[in-house]
Amino acid sequence: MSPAAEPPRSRPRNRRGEGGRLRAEILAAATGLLDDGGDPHALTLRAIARRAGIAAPSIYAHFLDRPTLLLDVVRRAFAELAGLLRAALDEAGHDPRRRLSAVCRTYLEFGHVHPERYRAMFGGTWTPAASSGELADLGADAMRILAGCLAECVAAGHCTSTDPAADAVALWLGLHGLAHQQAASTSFPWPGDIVERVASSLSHLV
Amino acid sequence: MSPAAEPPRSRPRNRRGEGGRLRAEILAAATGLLDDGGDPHALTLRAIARRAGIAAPSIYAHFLDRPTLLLDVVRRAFAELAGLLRAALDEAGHDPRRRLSAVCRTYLEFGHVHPERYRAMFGGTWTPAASSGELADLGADAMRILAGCLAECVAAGHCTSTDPAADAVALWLGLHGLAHQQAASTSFPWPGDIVERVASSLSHLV
DNA sequence: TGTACATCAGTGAACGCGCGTTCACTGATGTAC
DNA sequence: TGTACATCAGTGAACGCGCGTTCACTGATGTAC
Repeated sequence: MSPAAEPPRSRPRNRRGEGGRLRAEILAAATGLLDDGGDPHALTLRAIARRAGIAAPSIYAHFLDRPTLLLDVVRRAFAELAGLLRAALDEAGHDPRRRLSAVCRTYLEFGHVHPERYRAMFGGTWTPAASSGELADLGADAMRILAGCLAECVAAGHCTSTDPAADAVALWLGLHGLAHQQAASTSFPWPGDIVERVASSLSHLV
Repeated sequence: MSPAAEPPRSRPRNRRGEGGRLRAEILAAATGLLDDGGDPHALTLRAIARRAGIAAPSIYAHFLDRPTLLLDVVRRAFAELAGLLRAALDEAGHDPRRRLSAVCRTYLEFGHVHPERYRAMFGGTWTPAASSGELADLGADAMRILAGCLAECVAAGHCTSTDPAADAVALWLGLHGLAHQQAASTSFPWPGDIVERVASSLSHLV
């Protein structure tokens, strides 16, 4: 016997003039579905509506259609990641090595805590409404932060890279491979020091 | 106006006793759908049947259900990748550096030529019928080949790695990140030498 | 050599389902007079 | 202060679709006698 369906969660309607709040609730519901382990195909309008406690057609007051909604979900995820990376930088102080390390660890932690969100962000061709140019832009934000850290290390003489921008891409690819594999399989036989092994090789730290 | 539907492709039925041939045709049709850019969700039994020129229920004579079929598609893809890597090794001769380089290049080429197949293999939680243990096993084959190459380089004194098995994982993660990003976005602003940049850093070659 | 029959390879119609989206609507609430 | 009304926030029913899977079947073909 399947568990009883959730009661229809009597959600109070927003006050007049505040209908816009529902937009944020819808995005939060969709993100919640991802974080509960659904892949992007599980983000159906009906599932999102169920989770938000509304009727599916209510979504159309706030989003043009499903692809537009999914694109906004991804945009929000990128913004959150960039925010976390910047917060990690602020907290790490001024030592360039500490800053680089903090960014790498925060990046991987995001992928580890939100595997399906990570996959939705970087998964690729399922791309909903976006021009691929726009998605590339979104990802470039994290890349810039990484490149900045590497450049700081070079300036401080901690790093032998002669082309920090290119090496930032290489470093990011290593982190990306790790994050993706983390997201894909929880039971991969990692060496215990794999993060440092990847990050330090690619960072050319002295 | 949409293009006319394909004619129903009058496929000759197999001769008596040769019904098993259809199994291979079904797997080939599914693989073909992936290579034409569909993601694993596009591998519906009906789409596969259309492509193979048969009726959808005919699939059930050869596969228990959809997850079982998809698992076989992935298994075949892993076997093909391993075969390509071994062929590249054979062709590369005896120089350990050449052999390592050949394996890395062949690996990335597979991901580049068959992006959706690559994503289906390593994509993760969409995992159909398989125990995650079995999928890990499938991937381990490529990993062993890589680890072998790295060990050869160490033995020949071309490589400073003190833990070739762990560094093979790190190297694979770099290749994996590259392959995945290749598969996700055709228009990423790669530095021109990104492959060497990633592979040589992670290989610790002298 | 002829024929009945078992088997094989595969089909067509149908089922119940969840989906995105459209449509006409309801009922509460703020506002103009 | 009272009331008619416009607007807002959201709903419920329905559409056509493609899906996985089940079922009873068809027609060709090899084989036993």
